[in-house]
Amino acid sequence: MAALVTITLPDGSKKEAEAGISVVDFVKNHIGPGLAKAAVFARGNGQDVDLARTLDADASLQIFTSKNPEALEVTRHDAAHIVADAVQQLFPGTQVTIGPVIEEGFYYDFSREKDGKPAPFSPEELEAIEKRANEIIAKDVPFKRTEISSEDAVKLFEAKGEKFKVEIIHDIVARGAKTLTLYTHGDWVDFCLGPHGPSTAKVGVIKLLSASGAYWRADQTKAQLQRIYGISFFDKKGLDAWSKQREEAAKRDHRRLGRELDLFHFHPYSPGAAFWTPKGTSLYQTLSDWMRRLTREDGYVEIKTPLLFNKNLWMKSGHWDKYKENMFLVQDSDSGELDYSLKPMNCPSHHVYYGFGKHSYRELPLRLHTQDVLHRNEAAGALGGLTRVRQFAQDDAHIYCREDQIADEVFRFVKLLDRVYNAVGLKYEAKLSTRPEKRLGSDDLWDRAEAALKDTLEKMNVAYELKPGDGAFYGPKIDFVVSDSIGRKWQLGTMQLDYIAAERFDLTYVGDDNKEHRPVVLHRAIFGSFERFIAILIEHFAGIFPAWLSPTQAVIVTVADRQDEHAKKVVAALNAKGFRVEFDDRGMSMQKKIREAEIGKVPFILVIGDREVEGNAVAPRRHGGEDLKSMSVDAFAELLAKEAAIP
RNA sequence: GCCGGUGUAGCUCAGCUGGUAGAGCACCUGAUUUGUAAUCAGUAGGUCGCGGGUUCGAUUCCCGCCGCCGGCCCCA
Repeated sequence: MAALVTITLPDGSKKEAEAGISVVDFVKNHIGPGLAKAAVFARGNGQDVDLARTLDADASLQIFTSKNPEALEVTRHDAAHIVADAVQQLFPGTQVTIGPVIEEGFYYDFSREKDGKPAPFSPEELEAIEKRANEIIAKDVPFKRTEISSEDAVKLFEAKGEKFKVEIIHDIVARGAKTLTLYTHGDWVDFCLGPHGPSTAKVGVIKLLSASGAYWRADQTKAQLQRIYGISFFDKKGLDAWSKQREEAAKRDHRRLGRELDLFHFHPYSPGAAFWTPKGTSLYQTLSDWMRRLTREDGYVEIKTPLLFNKNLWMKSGHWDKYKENMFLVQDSDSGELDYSLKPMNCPSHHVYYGFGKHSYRELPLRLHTQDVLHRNEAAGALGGLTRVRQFAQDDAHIYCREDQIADEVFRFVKLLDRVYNAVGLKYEAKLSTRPEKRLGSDDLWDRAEAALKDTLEKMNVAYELKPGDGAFYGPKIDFVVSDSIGRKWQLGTMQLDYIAAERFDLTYVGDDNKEHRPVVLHRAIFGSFERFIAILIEHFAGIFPAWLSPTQAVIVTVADRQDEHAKKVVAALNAKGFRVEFDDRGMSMQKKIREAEIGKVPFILVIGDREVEGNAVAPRRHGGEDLKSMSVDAFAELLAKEAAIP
């Protein structure tokens, strides 16, 4: 009689089975054939494994089916293999590199050349690949896992002429691996850790999304690769739902809404710099005023500094060395040399400002806030909408404080940021970047700085991702990241500690020991940039802004033009109270005006007919159609005041 | 900057294989004065992104440039 192993299931129940049984057979025999059929992969003792793996010792076991999001990730990895197979079937000689699962789908990077030059995949070729990939799915080819010695692996992939794979194997071997796992389906073989699903059919349906260029190991000096992005779903229903969701997301795209709601324009005369319409400017200004108030209340002072500086400042700050590529250089007409630059950041000028006076430890922390316009010469291919521009303004501030004040200041900042994001309902992720290998300052200093950031995040209950080694050489940082409507992530807020700025600019304060000390500089922003923040807000609200942000808070529509005189008085009265109300007196039907105001996403439409004229009233209708009863102008003003209150 | 796609009226788009362009909406004019998502009619609007080339002739084919879009890199 074979030895028995005890398998513990997630509900705590235990089953005995003969040792050496495969996971799938165990499930079929001891749980149920339905689950065995639906299973994609298993987690045994916390490790993800294939269904064909054997159970040789007591273990805990969890089965994942298409109902689990984890399974979708596994089949998307399967899908990447299938796409690579399809590519090599259709385009022999194409080399494979890597093909990871990403947040939305997967990609696979190929090296494909024609006449010694990189040969991108055309849209037609992509279609053919997608077709072939789905044919491979239909063939229901099983995935098979084998282990192989690293020497054999090198031989295998060298024989195939897969030099990128060989390079990866060498790296893995260098890290100490003796054996590699191979996964094959049909004739196609790749090595990877797995797990994979039982067969290609489990993948469901593959949709290829786009092709683009990438570089081997993300290095521009290395080989140019062809990346294919794709996504897979267990069935067509899932794909359709995703496509529909994508269409909905496209409707929220801030570039589209910017046009539809008449908020901003771009022109080739100044790529990456927006023209703001009156409505867009209102939005911008509302946010600016809000941030001014918040920072003032939080102990900041606002200053303005020059927009243009000569290169002496940039040499001192280090920008001339490290950031010149991204600066717009300006010619001094007398010397004829490009020795001025539009400022790309506020920090150097703030440091100069700090240096104007002598500072006592008693006046720290000094919090300098500035909303000046900045220019950065971003790569042409990087520009896009309002999220990546060349001209923008940050809600920037630099806090000069004593080292013992860092923790308080970081905490105070995250509290303010959290308040701002909550006020507009934005969900954010935090990323804590810690000391890089090359750095300035003692380990002791870094310990305390990182602890200050970490403690704050934990005290505030902010979930964060740790990015070890990702900090700047002059200090650790927290970045606050928000997603746009199509899932791209953008950094908005940031809190960055800086231990060298004070040194470079010879900034000091006089301590209670009557000696000079170096302050620590904290770079921080909440919106990040007004431009990017507005883009995110537009998408977040789908253009339907809360009344306090909405450029137009109410539109007045009269039933007939004999009420126009009264409407004008109402507009004047409401605007006199500080509201942003418009009277639509164009010669078109009331229905049409209401429709346009609805499409324009105005929070309130105020209808005025004879009844309203008589009672000095308005009949408000909310965006979306909710009809409020006719009410006095004063009553509406009160309602609007409540809803348009700035948080 | 790199790879790919793309660029026709203010907007959304149509325009087989080359023969100097159309629609809807918006704008403008006129009529209509209406109670909660499109009143009717008419007029007008484009050197087809820009510059070269091929051709008897280019929106259409080729080259270069610019912008935009999706990625890469980078970043607020």
